[in-house]
Amino acid sequence: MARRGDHTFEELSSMILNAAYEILETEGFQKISTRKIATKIGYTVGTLYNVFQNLEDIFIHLNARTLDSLIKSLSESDVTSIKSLAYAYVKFSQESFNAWSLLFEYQFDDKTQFPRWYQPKVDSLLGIVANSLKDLSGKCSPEKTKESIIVIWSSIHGICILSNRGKLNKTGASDPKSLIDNLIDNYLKGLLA
Amino acid sequence: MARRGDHTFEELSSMILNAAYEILETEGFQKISTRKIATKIGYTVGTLYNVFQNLEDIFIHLNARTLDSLIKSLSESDVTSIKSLAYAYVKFSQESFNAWSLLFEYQFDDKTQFPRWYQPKVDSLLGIVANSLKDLSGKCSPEKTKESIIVIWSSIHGICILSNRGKLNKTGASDPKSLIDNLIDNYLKGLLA
DNA sequence: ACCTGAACACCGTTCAAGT
DNA sequence: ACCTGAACACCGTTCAAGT
Repeated sequence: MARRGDHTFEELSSMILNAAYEILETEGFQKISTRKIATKIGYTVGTLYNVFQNLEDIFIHLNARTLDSLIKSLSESDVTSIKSLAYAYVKFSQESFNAWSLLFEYQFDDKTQFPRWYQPKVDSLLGIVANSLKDLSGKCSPEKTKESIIVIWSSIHGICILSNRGKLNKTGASDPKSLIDNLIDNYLKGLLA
Repeated sequence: MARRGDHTFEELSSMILNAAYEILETEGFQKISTRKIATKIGYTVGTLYNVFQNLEDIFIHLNARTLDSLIKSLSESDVTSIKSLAYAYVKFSQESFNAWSLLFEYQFDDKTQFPRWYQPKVDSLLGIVANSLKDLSGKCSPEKTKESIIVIWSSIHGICILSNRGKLNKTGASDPKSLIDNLIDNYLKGLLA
């Protein structure tokens, strides 16, 4: 066929990401391949490498999208309540299971450099959580507050993992909402006691 | 070369698992391949399929080993204290990072059937945790106790994930011990209040 | 400048053929 | 009965050659 010029760099970029995101959502990140993406958009594999560094680079851009929609989901809940944020987070992790999986479980190569725009997205996510806990800062030291935010966040994340996969409890899958209530109620009670 | 008979079925089985475990520990599960294992033990790939169903089957057996050594590690700590169990768990996840990763992060195919002997190992792991929290049963209902065990366990797991990878906090990696103290102290205080 | 097509170095899995 | 070797259907990545 040879050159096309049918699409600009930006068009190609979003065609690639759209195709990849489609495979991600329907089949999971394990099934994403450069060749499959290329076929979907009607180009050969080589073309992907004009737009992205490699497959991991594409994964990073997919994760950026997922972060954006996760932030959007959380923002649409009651951002003043840590519990409603946690519910929204669980809901997102269930509804966008494959995307969430790539975001939090894919192990990037240690050498992989993340682009500058990535970390701010993560920070704004943590900012939403921190904001819902700002009453703490009246009761605890700034260090304690910061640490507590990390504790709550990672605990909620742990509960998501546990309830989304059957890793440890093949039997008796507990309702994640109930686990989150249990966690947050008791933890905050202890912290503010 | 043709047939060897140099090794029994059981010998072959442990040769394969040893080779696979070696790759797992040094390079991570992503780098395990049937061809690499075969080369390491001096057989061709086909031989692996006389002993194991497929690569996932080998992974399950690797996870069984990891579960055993995790259980051993936890048993050697002060099993009456949830905090020392949590410390031991964090330590294990750091020292055996790649094995821990395969155990908790690899996504097996939904169709994959786990062998009968697998779940009892998981149960005995949870049993150790449950045992360290048995004072709770005096204070809470059995259901509440069970749920609280899951909450604590998954929260500790979440803290491990957070501190082992740089997923959310590229900046300011908190000491996991301090996070665990924070979690358990406050959570139990609230629960027993 | 952009894209192709073929190549390179890998995969997991199967199975007829050999001993 | 056990193992090989080749085949099949895939991978990610690179790059000379075409337009």
